[in-house]
Amino acid sequence: MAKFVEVVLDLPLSQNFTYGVPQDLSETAQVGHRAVVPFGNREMTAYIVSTLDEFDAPYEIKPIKRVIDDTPLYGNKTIALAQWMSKYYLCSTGEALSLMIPGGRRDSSIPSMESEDDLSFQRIEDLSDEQRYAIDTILKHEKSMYYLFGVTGSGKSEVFLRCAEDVIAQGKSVIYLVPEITLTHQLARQVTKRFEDKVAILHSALTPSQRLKEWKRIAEGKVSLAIGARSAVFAPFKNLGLIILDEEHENSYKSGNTPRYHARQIAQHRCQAEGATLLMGSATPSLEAYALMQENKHLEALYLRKRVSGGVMPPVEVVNLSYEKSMVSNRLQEAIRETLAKKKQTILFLNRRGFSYFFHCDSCGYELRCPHCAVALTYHKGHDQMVCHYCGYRTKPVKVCPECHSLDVGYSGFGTEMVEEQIRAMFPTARIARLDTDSARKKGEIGKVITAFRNGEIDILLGTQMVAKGLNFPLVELVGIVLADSGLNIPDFRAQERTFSLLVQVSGRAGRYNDQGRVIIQTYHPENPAIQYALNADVEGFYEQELEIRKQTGFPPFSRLINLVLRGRNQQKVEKEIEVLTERLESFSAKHGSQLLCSSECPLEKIASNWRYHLLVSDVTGAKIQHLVAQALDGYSPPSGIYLEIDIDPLQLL
DNA sequence: AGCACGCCGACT
DNA sequence: GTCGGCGTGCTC
Repeated sequence: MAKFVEVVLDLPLSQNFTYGVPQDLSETAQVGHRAVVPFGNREMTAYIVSTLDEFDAPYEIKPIKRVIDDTPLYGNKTIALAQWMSKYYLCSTGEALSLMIPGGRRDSSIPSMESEDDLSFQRIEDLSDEQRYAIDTILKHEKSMYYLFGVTGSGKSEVFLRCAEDVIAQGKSVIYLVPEITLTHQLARQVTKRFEDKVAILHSALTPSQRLKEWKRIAEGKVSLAIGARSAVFAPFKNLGLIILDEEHENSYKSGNTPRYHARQIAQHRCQAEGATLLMGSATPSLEAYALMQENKHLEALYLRKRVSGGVMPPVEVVNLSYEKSMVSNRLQEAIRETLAKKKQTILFLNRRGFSYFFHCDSCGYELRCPHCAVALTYHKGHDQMVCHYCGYRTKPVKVCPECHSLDVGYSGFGTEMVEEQIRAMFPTARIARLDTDSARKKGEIGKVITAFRNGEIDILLGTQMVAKGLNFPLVELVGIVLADSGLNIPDFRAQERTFSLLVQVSGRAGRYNDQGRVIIQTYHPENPAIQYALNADVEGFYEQELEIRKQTGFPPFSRLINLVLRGRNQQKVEKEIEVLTERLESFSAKHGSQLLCSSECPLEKIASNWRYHLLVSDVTGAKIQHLVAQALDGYSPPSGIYLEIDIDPLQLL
């Protein structure tokens, strides 16, 4: 009978705390259970990570108040995973454990979108040769990771489900991860039909208590397959055989809250630790995954080049906006008019909302880019300079476009509102709706717009990326990408990758149900590689040249990044503190001869009256950058009113 | 992260 | 004279 327990708490504290166990609680005070403990002058939920029979403390030991669970909520593997996470993501074990269970911490997610019946989900009896080969190879499990590299409609889902069936037949369990937005009723129904009551569906619509119930069903071995978004990667199976990661490139696999984990990273670690296979898939892999495929050491690529349903890719046209007076080109206007006349629907995409701080020539579309980092420069009002927030390069803002010598330059971007206005003016009788993150915030708003659109009550739907995922509307004939470059303007080394991915995904979807479908891409840069390669459907060509750029500029996958973010009410204080932090890391780096490169040249941004300054740390040796940063940060804590957030392998740098 | 304790500025 | 800013340190 344990007399003492060591616990961790959901606080940014690395240490364990030891509590006494009253006689009547010794039965249930076991590893993996939660307990309520007195902590300072308040009560907290504690996670028991070990038990002790004897403990000689130099301080007074408090007893635990009560035990919450009667069966263990966390197994040894889960606790080990949390301990690994604390080292990888520089968080506490308690924070990691608390984020795994629902209700422990909010895991903010966008309300899910309904989608049209997906015909490709009907069970396919006759597999293609490519599918057969993929399934055979995966089930041999000679490598630890496989990647299904194939266009939309090439039958990836069928391969996923067959592999899952086989692994379950072997008596092992499967985790099936999908981006939040893809977890529709159709997918759930399909999976439930195939695996019957052996499925746990971790939908975002579940209440915390429902999710906890599902978690317990999994832990008790009552189900063999769990399907869900990001956090489902923690599903506590004891005999994990396979993790499926669909749409691997999706950014929603990375958590927005601390610890900012990436489901792919967690999946990779779990599979390695538990001897399971990791199976990923996408038509447009992340560059990290692509690089691993090229290595062909741990990750093997399996190609699905043919569309099983035989749908045709829609014709894609490019319009050069440089010669246009309006954001809606004559060509696009004409196409919309034709579509309206046929009583069909149009979807217009805008990558970005709001405005930007980036230099832009309205005549030729020229943008100022950093000569070292190949990212857009950011205009800093304070110093009246163009700054690269990756390397600190700075230059005078220009008054005349260096490319075409036009005086028509500025720092304004444009948003959905502006395009909406223009479209309304052009087509006063058309029924137009807008769908972006702003409208998504209102609960039920998405569903309302989507339903209206599906019922044909809307002619033109204007939206951001979020619409791209649920594009399965039979009446849609025209897809217009209003400004393909808008994603390229942002100062992010992944801008090309994201743009390319979006263009390929959109083009791939448009031809799925409708032979009349067509795509119009508007851009100031028809020659841009992301656009050209997407246009020619040359996926691998794009990756090869993008990898070369990453190599030259030293960005991932050729380096590792950590973003340290300081935020606080007082701008001067945060600004001063980021200098202190930068100095600390630079001197550590110099002293230890490590390869840490720091840059605090970041666009300051005010979010909810909080000023944010970033310090980007990179390490070209890449190996264990977080160990170095952890050492450099040892003993550091920001002054009161300032908060430090650590983002390991950041995706979003703004 | 909270929360207490402790020390200097402008306010009923 | 005190209310309240935030810097520092602790929580088993």
